[in-house]
Amino acid sequence: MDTPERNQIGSSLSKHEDSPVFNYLSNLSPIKPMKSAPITQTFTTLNFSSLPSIFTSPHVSSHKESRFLLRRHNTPDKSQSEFSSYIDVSSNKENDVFVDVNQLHNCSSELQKVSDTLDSVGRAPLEPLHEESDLSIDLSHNLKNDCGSPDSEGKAARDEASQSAEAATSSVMLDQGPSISLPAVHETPSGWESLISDGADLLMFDSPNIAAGLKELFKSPPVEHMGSSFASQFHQDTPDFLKSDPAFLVDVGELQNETYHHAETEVIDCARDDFPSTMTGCMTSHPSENVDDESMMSLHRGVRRRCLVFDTKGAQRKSLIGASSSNPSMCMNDNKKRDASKIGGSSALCILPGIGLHLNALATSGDRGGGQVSVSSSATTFQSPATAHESVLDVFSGASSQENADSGIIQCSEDACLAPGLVSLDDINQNSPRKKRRKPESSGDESCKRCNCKKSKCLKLYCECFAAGVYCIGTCACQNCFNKPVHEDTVLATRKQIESRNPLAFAPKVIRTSDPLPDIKDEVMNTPASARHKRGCNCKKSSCLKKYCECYQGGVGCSVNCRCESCKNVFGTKDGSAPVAVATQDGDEEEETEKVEMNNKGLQSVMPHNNEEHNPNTFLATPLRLTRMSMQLPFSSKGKPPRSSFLAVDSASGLQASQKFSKPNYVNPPPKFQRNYPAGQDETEMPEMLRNNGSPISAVKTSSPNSKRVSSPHSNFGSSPAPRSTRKLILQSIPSFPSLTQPAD
DNA sequence: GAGTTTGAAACT
DNA sequence: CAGTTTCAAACTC
Repeated sequence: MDTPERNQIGSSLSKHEDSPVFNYLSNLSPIKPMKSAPITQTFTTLNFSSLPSIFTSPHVSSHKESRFLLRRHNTPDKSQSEFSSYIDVSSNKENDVFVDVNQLHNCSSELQKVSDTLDSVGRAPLEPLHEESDLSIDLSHNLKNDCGSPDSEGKAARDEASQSAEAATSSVMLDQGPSISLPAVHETPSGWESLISDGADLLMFDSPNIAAGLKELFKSPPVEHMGSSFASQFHQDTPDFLKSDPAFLVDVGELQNETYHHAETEVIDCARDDFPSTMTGCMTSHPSENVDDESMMSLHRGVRRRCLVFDTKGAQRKSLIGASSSNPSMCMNDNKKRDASKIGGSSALCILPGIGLHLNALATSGDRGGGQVSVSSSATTFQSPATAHESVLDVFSGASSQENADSGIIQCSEDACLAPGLVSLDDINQNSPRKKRRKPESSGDESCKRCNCKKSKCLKLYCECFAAGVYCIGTCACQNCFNKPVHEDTVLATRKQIESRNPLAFAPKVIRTSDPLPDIKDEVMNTPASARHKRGCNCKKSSCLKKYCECYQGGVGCSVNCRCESCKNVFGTKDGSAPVAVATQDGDEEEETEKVEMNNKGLQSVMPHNNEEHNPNTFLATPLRLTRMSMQLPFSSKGKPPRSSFLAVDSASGLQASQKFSKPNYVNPPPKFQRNYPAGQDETEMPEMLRNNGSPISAVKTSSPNSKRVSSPHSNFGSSPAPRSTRKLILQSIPSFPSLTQPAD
């Protein structure tokens, strides 16, 4: 882990080459040139440039692995003709290998020794032995590539053992790749490739810490792993978290039970499939990245978008990255990297596209992709739970600082792209039931999509992006768009003009009406009621039951300010009828709420009923996520990705420090605004994970200095309206809705 | 994907 | 402020 070379996978590999074992083998083996050649090739070719292909399709990887397995079983031994068929199927390379194996096999005595050695080492359990043949094969492969010198004999055996151990180690590292046969690792470049790719995947999927652990394993001297069987070793060395992963377990189990005897490629494939494809996709986007910590970060790195600074004119452009934690900067997604996000994910990945600059946007972001408040840089994009926590903490802490609040810059990660990590993680944690569901919803651009303006040039409030205070990005389908950094001046000017006309034009549309600080409980229960659309809706035909209605869209009930007709807003009608969902909190209430919701056709499909369904948000341990969860619930599925809901949160956190509550509180708007969700749902919908101590959020809460205010999922995020402090803070923190500024990026 | 509906935003 | 037009999202097919 500590080696300087860790930075590059290639180096890591080279390390292996440099390892005592390798050196030793190299010295011993006459065929060293040949052996090393393949290996070398492997390492060299193993550039992560190749990763993309691998990552692009887990299935592909799986196949590769499958092949390896098959190969593993290839043996000169005729008794195993069945395997030969596989061999035939395999590529030329494999055939070549096979030949080599045969040659090696001729050195039966040597091989036998080796096999014995292996047995002693403990591989026997794993490889049920086709007697000599299997071992020989394995050894042969290893020898062939690594040291296979017939002359080496005892040395060869030792080497083999070492190799095996090493291979085992490698395999262990790979997680999903347990299926990777040890020999395979050494056999061909492709083998390495897949191995590495797998490892990379694993790393990607897991938190940096995990990655580190894996890397460590990888780096650890092969010898260290020799004493135990592969399986045992695997278990021992495998981080618990990996073990917990369903996919991982499957792989392991397979390995233990059948891997070596049967080409259980299917099983492996399945396991791999379970793995978040999205993650893979994300990784794909960073093919060139190396697999070290930094690389990991890079991999995780989402695309950073430009940030609109809503500051005053002098809007400063701040780079989110470092400041992200310290500065609530809003940023827009950078089109440049969108592809990456797309690649990864089509679906899930794009959970949190951009972040809205202005409060509305923040609030709004509901489905659309709203940005996250930077979860600190892109790095946070793929957040492992740990990372996410950190990010969250950073956000809160950062937000809390007055400075940040003043800056008014919120960084968003983009793409939903940006949140791939989160999603992915979520998927992982939850076994990704949701992944499938989400696909339809958020495939590709859909989730990342933004405005579709044709005539407004994206310089009017018609434009969601503009209204949200964010620049349009590539995912937008707008035409003749001026809402781009290039036209910053125009954007700012227009914005000012609009603000001059209506100072609150960019303010959150949903505000909290109650003044006094209600206790949390109250807030939770009355959230919808306490929050209202700033101007009220004017619906005539939608009965305030569709997203045409801003109140409904905002997740708040209609109020006296509304001029709607036939108001049936489930969050509360203007006549004061208790919002079905809102008023109550007990279980019955919840049910009723759901019923109501269900009745609402539009909602029905969308309304999450359980953690799984709610997934994208659910996983988010980050405050941001929580916020969104609570707010955009109703629209999660159909709604576009939240654009920027985090701002509010972020702001809130930042604002929390402030103690002024005189002004009306702007409620964190839900998806479009920040959506508040029915209290009943709130409680119900809240993922257990959030409630649990173990949840990232909890962690955050606890750890957060401001824990009282910031964290309670229930109180703050869970309850629809952001905590009072939050709301008020938002306004204060974000002075006059800052003007747009070109993002630092 | 195209067309329709809807209601906010913009305009008069 | 009211009425009308414009606009783009939401929705439907």
